[in-house]
Amino acid sequence: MGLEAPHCLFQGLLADTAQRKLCESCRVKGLSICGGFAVDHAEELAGITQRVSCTAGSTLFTEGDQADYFYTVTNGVVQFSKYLLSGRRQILGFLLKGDFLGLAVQDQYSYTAEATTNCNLCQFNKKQFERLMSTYPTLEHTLFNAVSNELMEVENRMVALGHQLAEKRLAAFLTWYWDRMQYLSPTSETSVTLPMTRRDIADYLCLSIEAVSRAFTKLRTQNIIALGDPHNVRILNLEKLQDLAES
Amino acid sequence: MGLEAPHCLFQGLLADTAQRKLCESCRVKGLSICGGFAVDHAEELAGITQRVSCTAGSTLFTEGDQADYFYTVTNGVVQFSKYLLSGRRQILGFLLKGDFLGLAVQDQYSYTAEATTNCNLCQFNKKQFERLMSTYPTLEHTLFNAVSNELMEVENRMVALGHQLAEKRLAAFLTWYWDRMQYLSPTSETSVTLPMTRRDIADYLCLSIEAVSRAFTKLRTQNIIALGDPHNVRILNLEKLQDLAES
DNA sequence: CGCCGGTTTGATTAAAGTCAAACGATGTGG
DNA sequence: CCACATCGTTTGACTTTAATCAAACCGGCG
Repeated sequence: MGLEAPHCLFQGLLADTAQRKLCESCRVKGLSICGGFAVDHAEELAGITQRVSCTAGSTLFTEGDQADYFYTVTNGVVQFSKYLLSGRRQILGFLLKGDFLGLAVQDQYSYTAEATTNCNLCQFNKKQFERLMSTYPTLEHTLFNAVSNELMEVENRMVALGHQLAEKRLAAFLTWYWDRMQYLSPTSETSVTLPMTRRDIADYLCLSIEAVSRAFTKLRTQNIIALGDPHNVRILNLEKLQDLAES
Repeated sequence: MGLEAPHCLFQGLLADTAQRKLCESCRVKGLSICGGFAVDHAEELAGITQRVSCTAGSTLFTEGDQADYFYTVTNGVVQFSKYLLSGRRQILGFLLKGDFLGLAVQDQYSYTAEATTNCNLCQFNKKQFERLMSTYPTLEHTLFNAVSNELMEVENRMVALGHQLAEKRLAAFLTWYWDRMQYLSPTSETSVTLPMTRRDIADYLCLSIEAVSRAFTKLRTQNIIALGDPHNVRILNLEKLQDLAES
């Protein structure tokens, strides 16, 4: 499912050569798993790749679905999350340009993936991707590193969620997002556009919407950030924000 | 370091043939990464393996140490954790017989590993192990699956820690430990011996010692468990305990 | 016996959740 | 063009949960 879902546009399988051209000129090559691999094996990778577009709010796949595809994000933001029996949602992560979607997946997806913004992805057939992995150990090695990094990040986040105040969790989230954005497109601008809602941030930080809102207000009254509209954050004191996040 | 640490007994490198015999007869083979691999490549694995003993409370390695070794636990319980600036500790996991220690490690260890009980481990030289991985992709594949599983588990645990009451977290911990023990040595006994202290459990569940103790009392007054001494838990109503853990 | 560490229990406090209301931007229909 | 409804956000009042501080308890050991 996922691609057949109402708001999800599926651009269809391109001819291999056309797809290869796309891969060759892809701007996220240096960021994603394709990077080192695609150089040597462009055709094989292009052969199992198709490009996919998703509109903000649409679902790529749902926890429990048959896991037929892996993805890399080429544009926009994707969130993946688990829903609890209580109806609560835990967002496990936000994926940006170059990130791989499909780690820690077995036969079924163990989480739901939704488009936070309109976004583009490269879709790989899982079976074919796995065949490619067993043929080219470098590819599996790359992915192995990706899982390892993800594991480290989740472990760090767990520590933060368990022991830090709302204000610090928000500070950590803002600096994380700021850093990622700076890495993807460096700028001297100090304002960040947060594509996600307060609810999304709350579900990511294990807080209520109200607690997130109050944390924003707290940072604002300390002149660490300024808020235009809720999605537009100006960082007035990056150092203080980072200190808060790390302490 | 680690092996030179005060309470850590190091049994020394065995002759390759002796080590191979040990590996061949090893009771955790079926559980650990050695399993499928050691059958075909016993000598290579034995060649980089040495057996290590650790007394309860001793430190195998500390976060930030040069990461020179990987391990598998052959006996006893090992915990790995991160220490915060505030002095607080977050235990990331307990490792039992067959578990691999050293996932998500780069040049330096990203966590501290301590012996919860007296324990035995197989120690692999990291560099040699990595060379073995690049020679035999099956080995990397096995480890890849291990990291993936670990990632899934941590993600599940994060959800629980973020949203569940102390009582439920404890119930989840007890059922997890019960299940693992049942898997390792099935028995019709309904009592579990917890090798870790209340502080350890607290640091694992992101709670205070007092909160853990109160959670135990709550389960006791509901006749779900009975406590002999603090380390001896009789499960009176497994179903209820599991329900509580899952809800 | 008294000390000591780990554990339990009690009283108080702090943080975040919940419920409720107000706010502000956006979009629709009269 | 304005009244109105809507959705996401903010703010306030109150409640719940677990942290903190403090004291009692218990078993082992010198």
